[in-house]
Amino acid sequence: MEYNQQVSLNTMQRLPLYLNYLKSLNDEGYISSTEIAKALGLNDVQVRKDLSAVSSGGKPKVGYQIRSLIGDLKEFLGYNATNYAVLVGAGHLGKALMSYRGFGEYGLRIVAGFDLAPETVGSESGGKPILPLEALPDYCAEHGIRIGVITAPASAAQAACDLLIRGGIQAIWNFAPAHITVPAGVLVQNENMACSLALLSKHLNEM
Amino acid sequence: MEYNQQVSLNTMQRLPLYLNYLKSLNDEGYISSTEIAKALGLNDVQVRKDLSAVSSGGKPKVGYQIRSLIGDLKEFLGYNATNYAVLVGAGHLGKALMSYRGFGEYGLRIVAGFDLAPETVGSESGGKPILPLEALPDYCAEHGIRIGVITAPASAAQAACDLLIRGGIQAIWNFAPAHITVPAGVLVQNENMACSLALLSKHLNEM
DNA sequence: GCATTATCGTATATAATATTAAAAATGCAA
DNA sequence: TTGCATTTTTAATATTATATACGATAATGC
Repeated sequence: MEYNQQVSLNTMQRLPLYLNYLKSLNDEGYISSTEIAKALGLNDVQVRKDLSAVSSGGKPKVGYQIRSLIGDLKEFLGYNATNYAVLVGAGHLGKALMSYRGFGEYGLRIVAGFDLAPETVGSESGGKPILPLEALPDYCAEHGIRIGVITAPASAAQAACDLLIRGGIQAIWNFAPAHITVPAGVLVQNENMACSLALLSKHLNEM
Repeated sequence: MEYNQQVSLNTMQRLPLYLNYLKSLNDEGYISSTEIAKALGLNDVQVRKDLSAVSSGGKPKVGYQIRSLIGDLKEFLGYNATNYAVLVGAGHLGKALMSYRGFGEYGLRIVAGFDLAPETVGSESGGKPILPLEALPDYCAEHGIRIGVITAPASAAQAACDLLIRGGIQAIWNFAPAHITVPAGVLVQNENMACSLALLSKHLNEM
């Protein structure tokens, strides 16, 4: 089955929400798009349109089969495959991500961390080694790593990125509050905490 | 000066990018919208339109004064004010966030963590106490806390949220992969790691 | 001083997205 | 079997966001 009808970014961002909600149901039965929409505060047609890109569709008067919909979403989102990743910047956040067990659920496996600081290099976090930064490109190339996670400070983000690129990485998950530039074909996904904080702050100031 | 002309969400999400970029320049001079656009891969008119909501404008043939633009952005994004927050769920991620010093830059100050586990309660992280969960509502009310950070597991997210609401919290930063429902007037900002991971995975699968 | 050039700001046009409305399909009950 | 209620599906409309086009403004050079 191929559903590659170019899903929009907005849709793509809603799909994990559906998956979360469906999983929280713990139900083997059926659910209607209306119900999903109400629970998540969305429009029901939008839910159906989003789901149509992923699943083979629901049945009138019945809805969508929860179990198969979960399967379709996971498959589409790539959570079934396993993608190996390395992490650059083993500070607090970096170590936390290395120790976090929840990523397996999403098909991500961080296999090693890299850092400059001599006191952290050689140690472990979450059972994964923290290696010296200069070893990064070779490590990535040898192990066929395709994802790089940047948790370095903003000032070091671009340098970290360049190393990852040299190692042949194809996608970067960037937690540093900095814009990084990459060659065409490499995806940068910014985890924009500053943005979230701005939205929180704005809301509070407007009350 | 009031620029409350209802900035769109998309614009709001770009503003921190501008700020990042401007700060990275370390320059006291001027910069044109075209240059900003090129550096960030955006359209120049869009940059100007976004900035018009924030600053008093640039000068033809010269551009925007970097320093004052940074100031305007910070002010608009609420990074100059200080907002106090508590955190629920002092696991790996929670402790990392409590220890992270960078949030001050964005006006966020996490003053305490809360957890169920007896072995963590009573300890500290980043110099801030980890207190028993049942003390949360009173603590928030007494200290006038307005922001709650949820780093609890998905299954406990709604319960954590409810406690925060009882404490009078007005905005929630949710790291749990779960949809939480709140009364009207309370903002939920989801830090959607699952979504980022899906986008990464999608990119890799399409290569 | 005047033409030239780079830049801003706005107005217009295009494209993308979301909502509303209508139609078709399915199951259930009388 | 027939009518009804529920749900999906498709189409039409409305809204929003982005890109293009253009006139206005300020600095620079002649």
